[in-house]
Amino acid sequence: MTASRTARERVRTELTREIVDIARRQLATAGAGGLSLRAVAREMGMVSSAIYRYFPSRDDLLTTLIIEGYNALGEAVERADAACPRGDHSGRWRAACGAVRDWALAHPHEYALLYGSPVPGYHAPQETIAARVRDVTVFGRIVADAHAAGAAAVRGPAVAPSLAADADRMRELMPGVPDETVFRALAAWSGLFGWVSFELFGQLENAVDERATAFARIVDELGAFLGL
Amino acid sequence: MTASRTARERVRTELTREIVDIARRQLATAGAGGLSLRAVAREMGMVSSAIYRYFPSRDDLLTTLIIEGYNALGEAVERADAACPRGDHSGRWRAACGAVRDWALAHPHEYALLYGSPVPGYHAPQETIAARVRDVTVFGRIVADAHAAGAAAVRGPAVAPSLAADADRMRELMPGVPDETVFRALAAWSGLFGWVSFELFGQLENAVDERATAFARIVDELGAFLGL
DNA sequence: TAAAAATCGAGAGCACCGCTCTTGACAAGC
DNA sequence: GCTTGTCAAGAGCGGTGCTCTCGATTTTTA
Repeated sequence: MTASRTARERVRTELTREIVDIARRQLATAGAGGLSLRAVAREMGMVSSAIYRYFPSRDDLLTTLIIEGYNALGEAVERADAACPRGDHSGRWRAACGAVRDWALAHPHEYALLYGSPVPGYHAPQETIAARVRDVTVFGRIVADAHAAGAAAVRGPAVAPSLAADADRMRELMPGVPDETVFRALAAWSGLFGWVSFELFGQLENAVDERATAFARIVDELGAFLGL
Repeated sequence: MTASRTARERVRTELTREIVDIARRQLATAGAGGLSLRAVAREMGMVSSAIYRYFPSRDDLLTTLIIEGYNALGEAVERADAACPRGDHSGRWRAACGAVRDWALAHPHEYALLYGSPVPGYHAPQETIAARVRDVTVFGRIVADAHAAGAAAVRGPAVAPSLAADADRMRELMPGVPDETVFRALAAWSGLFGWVSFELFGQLENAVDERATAFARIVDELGAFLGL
């Protein structure tokens, strides 16, 4: 019963899979706002209303795409980090940052879906928020490892007391790291995604041409900032 | 002729102005993708087709909104910077960064239009790219002034030779600043907008609660990074 | 094995969108 | 006063997300 699924169930998961794949392909060409259930149905040789048997609304399909996107990006970052020697913190930082940019350049519309402006009318459910931690976890581990090895020491004024709870929450991703380093890591992290977003969203047009080299320099700057 | 405009011309510029204002108000409530020419026309008591006498397409209306947005943000940053003593570089940096965040929080959808994912199907014309420099100019001036005063000195490896042209172009905004400082400034700049985008686009949900205090800390970190 | 229940695709339809084209009213300039 | 240019209005095209009904098919139950 549960092991050998009924034929209907099998074809259902197959069709669901196919819908998501087609939707992702359309996302890649038309962008998030251009994602059309009717177009997906057309490509599947279905009638538009039939899609609603599988996804009750366009937003639910979007949610699936977002979660799969976070996982794909997270996995890419994990792989890049794992390919480096554990003790080479700056190498891991560079590799992880490079993985973010590479993935973003390869899947620009998916990146926009994850880190760009929210799709109008779409309210992200809790599931997407949970899926988001995967890549951040890698960055946290790098910082934590570097700190444990004596690097990533931050001199500077103490963090405001009201930030203690936030720092504690962030520290779950980088155990043992003091508040000052936590916020410096956040600053570096936002620098990374800020730059990638700049590049993808056209902010570097007519400004920076040597994108790859400039990115490497920015990453090195941020890495040095982090004390790696 | 040119001085005392014809009644038709006067009512035309008035209506154009009204369309842009209503569009911006709708942008604020429905977001960029939710901007609808029909809805604008409805609110004006016009028929939808009449709008096309003033804006040949939805994209042209968007272009106007984007340019006005860049100018509004740029003006806010200019004002914040001008309110500080010229020699207080870290104060000016903090003020300018705060102006960006304040403006973004006050006009989230407009910020998304400027710095978020590009609107699907919309291709930004050159005019919008030109309008973009206004706030960046202020940041460049702060860095240049700080450097001239002996601050913002960067130690570190030389910038890759292939980045010379890009550095030169950026240096127009911060005269006299060496390559290393130029790219550090770019890193700080992307950290600022990265963080604001994180906050506005929901990336800090379930992560950072004390947004204002955390932002101040991030800005201080980036300012120290810049040597201000 | 036969009947009942659940599932599904198809189709029509609703209200909306951007955009185009035509038509008739009106004002500007000769 | 007449021509010319400008304008709002309206109908219409093809597209969207989404809902509802209907008939067919499959699964489950008796």
